[in-house]
Amino acid sequence: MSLRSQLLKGVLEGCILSIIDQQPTYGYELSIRLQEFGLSDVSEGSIYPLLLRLQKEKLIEGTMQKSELGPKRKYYHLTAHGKESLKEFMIQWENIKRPVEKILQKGGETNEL
Amino acid sequence: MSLRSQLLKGVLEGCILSIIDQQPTYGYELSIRLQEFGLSDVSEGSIYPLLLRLQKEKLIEGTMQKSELGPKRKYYHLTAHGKESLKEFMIQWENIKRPVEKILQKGGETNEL
DNA sequence: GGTAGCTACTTTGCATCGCAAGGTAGCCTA
DNA sequence: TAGGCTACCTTGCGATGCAAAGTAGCTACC
Repeated sequence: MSLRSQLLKGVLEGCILSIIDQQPTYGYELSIRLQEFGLSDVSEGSIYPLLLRLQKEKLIEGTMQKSELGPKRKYYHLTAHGKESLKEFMIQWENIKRPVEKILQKGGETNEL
Repeated sequence: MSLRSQLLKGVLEGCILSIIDQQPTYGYELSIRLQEFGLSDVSEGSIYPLLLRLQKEKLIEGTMQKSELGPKRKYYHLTAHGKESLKEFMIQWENIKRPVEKILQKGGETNEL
């Protein structure tokens, strides 16, 4: 398993909750949206199991809707529980990101000396 | 396992490499340094296995040195391989952090509307 | 000399999540 | 009818943080 996979642990969930929060969407499109944001190569093999888990945990709800082309799409939206979870994620992300940035910055400075 | 533990996967390694890069240090003190940077409650149960793994992978080297009080300390410094690994980590961290910030920012904006 | 308290290191099994890769199936067009 | 595309699903694996118990050295005090 690569470093990137490790770094995405826990993070992917927050990103997906956030994207769904912006606008209800379906699994296939989530991959596209993540790519647009700069998170490339997040495969369906990551997204669908995660979506089903979030649904099981009642953070999101899905409804099947007809598609213009191809099969039906499962549109997801956040539940109240999901919105809370997203808030908690943002807090935890900040609590991790901030010290990490400090640590890496100091390291960078050292290298520049 | 908590969200914080998940978010630390992969991240802890980079932080520890960076702190050691700044100045050689020993296991026990790493916990203190992490705390100073704002990463509290990272226990020895996380740090020591990680140090031994990094040593096994030849990213760091350790030397036992006398301590003013208490038992000897195992001081670690980065190897050339470790410095490369740290650089790679910083790249990967940026490649993850940037899109995540974008995604979370959009989500925040939505909430503020 | 022995003991308590502190420093310092070690170990092991568990829980969790990203993901590869194969699968099913609906819809449109030629 | 079949091919190609869209869309969803499943399963087992690999890797890492960590709790919690452990060992042991050193100092200071009685």
